[in-house]
Amino acid sequence: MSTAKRNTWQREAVRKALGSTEGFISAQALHSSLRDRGSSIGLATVYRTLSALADEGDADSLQSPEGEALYRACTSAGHHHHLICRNCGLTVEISADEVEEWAQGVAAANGFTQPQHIVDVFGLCASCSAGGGGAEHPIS
Amino acid sequence: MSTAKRNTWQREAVRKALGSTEGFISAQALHSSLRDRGSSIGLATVYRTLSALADEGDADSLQSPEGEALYRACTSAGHHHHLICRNCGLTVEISADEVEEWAQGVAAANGFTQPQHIVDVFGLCASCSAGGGGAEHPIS
DNA sequence: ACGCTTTTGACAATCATTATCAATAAGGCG
DNA sequence: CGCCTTATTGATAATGATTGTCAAAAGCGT
Ligand SMILES: [Zn+2]
Ligand SMILES: [Zn+2]
Ligand SMILES: [Zn+2]
Ligand SMILES: [Zn+2]
Repeated sequence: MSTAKRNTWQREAVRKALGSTEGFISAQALHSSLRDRGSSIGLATVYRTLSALADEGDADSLQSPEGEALYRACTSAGHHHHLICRNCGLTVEISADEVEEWAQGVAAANGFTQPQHIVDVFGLCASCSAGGGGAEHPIS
Repeated sequence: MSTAKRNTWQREAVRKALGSTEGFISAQALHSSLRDRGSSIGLATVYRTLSALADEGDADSLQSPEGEALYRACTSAGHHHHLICRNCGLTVEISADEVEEWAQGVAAANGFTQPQHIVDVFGLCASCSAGGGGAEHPIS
């Protein structure tokens, strides 16, 4: 009786749009995308919904090197990380037990408890690399 | 003859201020700190200088979870990462060849080039863990 | 000291994100 | 089905960090 979530077409629109997006996308870009498709959804709502989805664990979020918040529909339930093309946004989910253990270990070795970690790799995907840097088709 | 860097008291002021700071600090905060100490340095200059220092490898930078850029005087010369107490801000520099190789490897394995990576571990340091979470004194 | 360039700094301009708050619409209920 | 309560929306203003502008103020080699 506390969190009475209501079903709105806006929430569904964001879910669907996020789900049909390859790779990470910013709130701004997702809003533009929805508007282009004829939706009249508001920007603030997109921000709110994405934030909510992230909190509920239905979306992944990370900060781009430029400080923008990016979101992605979360497919694999468990904990994982990402390899992201900084040109076209192509994203590969990667699991790395190796890194998980390392993070745990280094935290413990220094007396730290409740360790969390941020691990993301950015680069240029094969296609974008092959383009010789020529084919510029920015994220989203 | 290309990069003719000049020595200005502003650059030195930022260097010194950054060096005498424990843990990470934002450009805004560093500017305030300098102003409080009587310096007349401009905000834009602090931003420029910090950015330059980071580029030169004389400072570390990372994005706080809130999306703010934080800087820290870099003691160990090479590439490294950080273990940060999310309660008191205590920071430990950590090197992790293991992770470096993993990042390179996973990028290469997926056809990605020019890999960059973000790797940071947040947790509670020994003191803050021992305090039972009582002593709350947020970062910076 | 001179002159060419870099650097500075006050201020405006951007840009992403959040806060407002009146208007809207979901859901429960009779 | 209508009504009422309340979560949600969205246009817009506000915020806050960062960057751009550009004339004035230093570096530095001569
Ligand atoms: Zn790509
Ligand atoms: Zn992990
Ligand atoms: Zn601590
Ligand atoms: Zn590294």
